[in-house]
Amino acid sequence: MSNSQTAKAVSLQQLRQNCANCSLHDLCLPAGINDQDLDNLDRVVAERRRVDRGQFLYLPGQPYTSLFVVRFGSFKSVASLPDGEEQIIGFHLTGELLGLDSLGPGKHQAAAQALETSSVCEVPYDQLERVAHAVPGLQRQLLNMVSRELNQEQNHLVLITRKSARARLATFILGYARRLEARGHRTDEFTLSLSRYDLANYLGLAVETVSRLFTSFRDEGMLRVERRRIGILDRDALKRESDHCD
Amino acid sequence: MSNSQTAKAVSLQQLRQNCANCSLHDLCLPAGINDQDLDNLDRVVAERRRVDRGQFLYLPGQPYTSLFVVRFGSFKSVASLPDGEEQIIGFHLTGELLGLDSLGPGKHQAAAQALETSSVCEVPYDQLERVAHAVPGLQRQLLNMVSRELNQEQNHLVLITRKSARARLATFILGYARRLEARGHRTDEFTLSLSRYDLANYLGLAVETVSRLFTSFRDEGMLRVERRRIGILDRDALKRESDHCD
DNA sequence: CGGCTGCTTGATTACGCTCAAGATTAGTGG
DNA sequence: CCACTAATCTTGAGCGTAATCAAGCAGCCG
Repeated sequence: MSNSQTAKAVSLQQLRQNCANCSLHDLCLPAGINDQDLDNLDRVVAERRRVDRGQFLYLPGQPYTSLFVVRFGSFKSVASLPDGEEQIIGFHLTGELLGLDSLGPGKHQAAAQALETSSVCEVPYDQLERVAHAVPGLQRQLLNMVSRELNQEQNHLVLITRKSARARLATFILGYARRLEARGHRTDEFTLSLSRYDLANYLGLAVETVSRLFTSFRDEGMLRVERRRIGILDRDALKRESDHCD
Repeated sequence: MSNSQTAKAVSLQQLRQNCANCSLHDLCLPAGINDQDLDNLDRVVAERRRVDRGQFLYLPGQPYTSLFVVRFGSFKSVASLPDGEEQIIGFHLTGELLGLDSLGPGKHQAAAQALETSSVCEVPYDQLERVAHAVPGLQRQLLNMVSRELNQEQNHLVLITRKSARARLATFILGYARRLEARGHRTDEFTLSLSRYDLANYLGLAVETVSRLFTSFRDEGMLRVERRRIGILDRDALKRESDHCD
């Protein structure tokens, strides 16, 4: 009895102050919010939820009730096409928000699937809205993050429409490295959480093409490639490939 | 003197209550806002500004201070590429918001250029934020519209990555007609505000391809095509083309 | 009328897809 | 532990869609 009480106290304690102590502090919603307001936000975060590789966080059509933040791991956003195929419209690393596109329609537009063992913070949207109303900084930060998402989407659109297969992959690798860097990981050597299939789908290419490109880049001395383990050997060359329009 | 006073009074009167009387009421920011709050919003709308064909409403890099709503006419959003080329990432009809992607970064990410003689409402962002803080419905509506923009962007991404040139054009035509319909225009006959060049750019195709597709669709009896004047003859056939993946 | 821009049409080429098979790794159960 | 299967990835050959290159045509303006 006393045991369970203690456990409950600890868990409450964990729920509180977690945003303040979280390493994602700057990447996440709390960015630019003072300590007191942070506490308010903290109270709203309902749950930290674990999602195993391949599991869905939500499916299209489900009602949109919560906003999710990736605590660790990674997710892909997948849209289903009429012909049964799927299109990956985004993937999300630590600190990034999930499902902002569903905020307007009120129901999820895409599926969110974990690429590896992952964890998310779940923030019930109506409560977040309530807190945001009291905390202008949070409101602004929320808008900022949706806007940022819009920007990423636009950059990706330009990537797909204007760049060659080589440039697409090079851009992706560099962008991926940059995102890891912002999260404090080493940037010259990393493992992709995406399969070749997912990567190809995301870049609007065939799997075979992506595979061939990896071997090309390896043969040309730009990358070390060993399955999903990637090493960047010549960043400048990659940059050139990336900039190379058409 | 008395003359100028009268003029000023009239102009103030015009500025007030314009949102309430505006035909875009339902499409625009005021959607779902009660009369009193509407008056608050109304006070914030600084200016109705005319923009002639080819004129820029803003350029990339300029500070983002105001949100714009299209009152009539149409605009394209254009991103500049490193090689001097440009990519049209969106175009905006009556009632649609402009520059939501720049809300986060604080400076404009793309240029907005009028496709025809157009007019916009300018809403200074800091004032809008102030009003939105007092009016939860407005805050929500603002988020909804950014989210909707995100959705459109995603749909466009899927269009570009997964569909053939034929399907892209067919989808565009139908979508364009639907958007006109929502604005009370006839849907079987209309004129495109985009040039072939812009249309091709937006759809990620070459001008020649778009031109060829128009003649194909005409020859197959789906469209009437006369320069930018388009008539839809067989909506079902267009729909089939549009759905036809790959 | 000439000069300009926007659009159409034709011929050729190339980039990346499809189809097909093999190689490597991971997962599973006897 | 190894055999077996399934999944993931790589490599090769041929093809197709849409881009590119190159004129020619129509509308629009001074």
